[in-house]
Amino acid sequence: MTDTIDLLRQSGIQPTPQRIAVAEFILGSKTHPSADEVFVMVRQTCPTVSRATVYNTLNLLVEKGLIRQQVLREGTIIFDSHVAAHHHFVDEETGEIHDVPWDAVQVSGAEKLIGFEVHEFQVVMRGRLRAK
Amino acid sequence: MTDTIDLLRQSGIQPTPQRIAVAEFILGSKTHPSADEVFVMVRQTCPTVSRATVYNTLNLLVEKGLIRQQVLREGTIIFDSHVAAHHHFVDEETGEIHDVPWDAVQVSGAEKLIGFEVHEFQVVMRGRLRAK
DNA sequence: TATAATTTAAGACTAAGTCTAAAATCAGGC
DNA sequence: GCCTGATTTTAGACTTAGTCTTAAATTATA
Ligand SMILES: [Mn+2]
Ligand SMILES: [Mn+2]
Ligand SMILES: [Zn+2]
Ligand SMILES: [Zn+2]
Repeated sequence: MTDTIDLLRQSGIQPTPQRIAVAEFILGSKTHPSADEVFVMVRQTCPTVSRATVYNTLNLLVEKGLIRQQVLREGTIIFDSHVAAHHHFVDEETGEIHDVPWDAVQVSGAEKLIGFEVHEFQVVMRGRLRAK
Repeated sequence: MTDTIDLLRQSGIQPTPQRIAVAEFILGSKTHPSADEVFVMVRQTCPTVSRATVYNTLNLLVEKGLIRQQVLREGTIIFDSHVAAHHHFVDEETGEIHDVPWDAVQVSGAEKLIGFEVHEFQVVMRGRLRAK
C-alpha cells in the first residue's frame, strides 16, 4: 500500500485512491486480465471508480513501464505485471494465459535475421494444460 | 479462378461469386489483412458484397483450414493465407506483419515443458524493418 | 484559505465483430 | 425449363472493447 504509493511517485505518477487501487490490483495479479476484468475487480474495493479512469490508469502504467500490454487474446488487449522478458502459453480450451520462464525455452537465430532488426521476441505456445 | 472454385468444392464449400472473390483475394495476399481490409479490397471486384458475407466467408475458410487467424495486431484479428508453420515479425513503426520462415529460427524446449501440452508454437518478434 | 493544475466521472462516440430476418440464389426432382 | 426446399446473401440492428469530451471534483501550492 505505502510501497505502491512510493512506486507510483517514483514513476512520476500522482497517487490517487483510484490509481492506487488499480495499481495494487494489476501489480499483484498473476492472471493476465483485460482492462474490463481489471475494472470489475477494482470496483470491489473502490466501487465508484469509472471505466475511463481504469483504462487511463492502465495505459499510464504501461507508459511508465510498470506493466506491459500483450496481444495474445482475440478481441482484447491484456495487461501483464511481469515486465521482464518471458514467454506465454495459451490454453486453447479455457483461453487462460500462463507465463513460461525465459530460460525454459531456447531460441536462436532471431537476432541475426537479415532484413529485420529485432528489438524483442517471445515464443507464443498454444495447447492444453496438462492434468497433473 | 477455376482452381479457386475447385479448391472451395474440395473443402466442402459451395462456391458463390462472393466466396470466390473473397477466397481469390485472401489466398493470393501476402500481407496479413484484417477482415475489414479484405472487405474494402473485395468490394473493388465485387462491389455489392456485404460486410457480413466477407466476415462469414473468412471464418468459413478458417474453419475449413484454407487460411489461418492470427492474434498479432491490437484491436483486430488478421488472416494469414500461409497455413504451414512459420514465425512472425511485427514492424513496431508501421504495424506491418512479415512472415519469418520456420527454419530461420530454432526453438528448443517448447515440447518438453512440464505442465503444458504444446500443440503449436511460434516466435513473435518485434522491431524495425532494416533499411536495405 | 484561495487559486490553479490535475484528475475523475458519465456518457457520447468509434471500430471490430456478430446476429437477425427477409430477400435472393441455388440444387435437385420432375 | 419450372417447382420446391435448402442455402446464401444482405442491410441493418446489436454487442463489446476502447477512446474522447467536458463538467465536476480533487489535489497541490502559496
Ligand atoms: Mn492503448
Ligand atoms: Mn471469429
Ligand atoms: Zn506474462
Ligand atoms: Zn504469416
